[in-house]
Amino acid sequence: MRVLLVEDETAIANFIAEGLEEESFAVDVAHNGREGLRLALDNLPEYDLILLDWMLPGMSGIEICRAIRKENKTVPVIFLTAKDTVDDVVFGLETGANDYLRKPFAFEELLARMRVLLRSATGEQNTFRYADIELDVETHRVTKAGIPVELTQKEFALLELLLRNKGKACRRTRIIEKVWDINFDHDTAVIDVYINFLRKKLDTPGQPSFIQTLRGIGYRVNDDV
Amino acid sequence: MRVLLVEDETAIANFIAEGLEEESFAVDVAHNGREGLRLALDNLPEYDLILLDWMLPGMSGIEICRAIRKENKTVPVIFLTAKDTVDDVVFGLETGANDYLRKPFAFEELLARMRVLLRSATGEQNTFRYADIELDVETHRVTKAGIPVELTQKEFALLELLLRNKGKACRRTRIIEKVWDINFDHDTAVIDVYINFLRKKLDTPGQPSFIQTLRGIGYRVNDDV
DNA sequence: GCGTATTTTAAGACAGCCTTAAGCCGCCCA
DNA sequence: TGGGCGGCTTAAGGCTGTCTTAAAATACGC
Repeated sequence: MRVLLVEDETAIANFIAEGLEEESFAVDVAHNGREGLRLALDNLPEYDLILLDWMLPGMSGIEICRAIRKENKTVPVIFLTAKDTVDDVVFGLETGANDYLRKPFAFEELLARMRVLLRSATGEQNTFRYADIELDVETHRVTKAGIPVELTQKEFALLELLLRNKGKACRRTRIIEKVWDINFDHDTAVIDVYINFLRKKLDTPGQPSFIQTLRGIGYRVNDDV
Repeated sequence: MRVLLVEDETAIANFIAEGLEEESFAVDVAHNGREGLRLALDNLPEYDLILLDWMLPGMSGIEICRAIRKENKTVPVIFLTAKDTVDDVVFGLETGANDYLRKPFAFEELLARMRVLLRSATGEQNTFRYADIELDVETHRVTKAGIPVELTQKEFALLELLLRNKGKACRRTRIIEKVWDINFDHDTAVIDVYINFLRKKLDTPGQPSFIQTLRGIGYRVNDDV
């Protein structure tokens, strides 16, 4: 799950970004409107959700939102607004946003609203299963045959991506972009290493790996179980 | 609401039983200690509250209470005692009971005290346990292996959060918000310090900590005990 | 207002994750 | 059949996040 956050106040930006990373989102942060717009337009298909500050130096969140909506009608957008700067009614009519929060807000609430939007966008699951392997997003826990398996953050995020896309091919570029962040070098073998970690921790010995390699493309967890 | 009443004097037993039935409680009556213990242990999960006479033929109420507490830490227990047979201080320490009444008592008073206990017992859970560690929200008390452990307010609040979410991952962001009521400040190590306090006070030496660290995410108390 | 208890900050030590790199293996194609 | 490309595997180092301790700041009770 990849999120774009456009927020100029560094403290708030860090807080939100770190909070989301604890939930195993990949977060890109832009500290001003111009940078935000560039990131948004360059990588629009990659983002599962976008958080926009309302008041931004250089270019307001509204303009960014309009630009996004020209390209993509569906990606959920949530505005973060300072108190009392927004007229609720006007807000609903004027922008293409899906929701907004007044600062200061409880992080829990942001998460809850994000989940609502992501649920309707991608289906409501937060537990995933393949054969005897189960992953629970909320408790951040993975079990194999009922026995807990400890995964690190990156391992967890990678497995989550694979299971969310069970049956579909996950291209290497897509994996890099969803699990690692925007600035990451695309010519890297980290994915291989982490696929290997997952296989070691979760494969059943003597059986073919639950992660199939698609040579030249990426990886896939099959659908048929 | 189902109540177990253990009382050897038939007149009193009937009086209480009928009174409670008028209040639409389901009442099981045992007329001696042995029968009371059997009923208690056979149907423990069914009872919402237990009334125990202090002096009973065959087996005292105290013994029954101890036996109950071995099985179930939470079900409210009220003692009914003849006047002047109990030293209040000793009572509080020695038994696992929640309250007691001196005979003769007004029926209304019994009802009132029962309601207090039932409200806190059924409204929301207010005792939590992990292995030999117990936390009681109402009395604000924590014990390890039955021995009281003094916790400060913050320590208590943190432990309560962890135990309320036993089995779930508690994200650092969530902890900061729930226990410290801080928004938008992620640059604090206060959580670590307090986790360390709890570990020092409550861990069993030579064993892994009862609080698991989830690197990059937060902490978790396991579910499986 | 003083002394004690609690909370918070800060800093160095430490551990474990992330990433890189290098060598190996196997598949594909000439 | 051999070369090359891509993926697998392993180990090691850097780095980030956590632990631990101590001391400062704050709250509390007398």
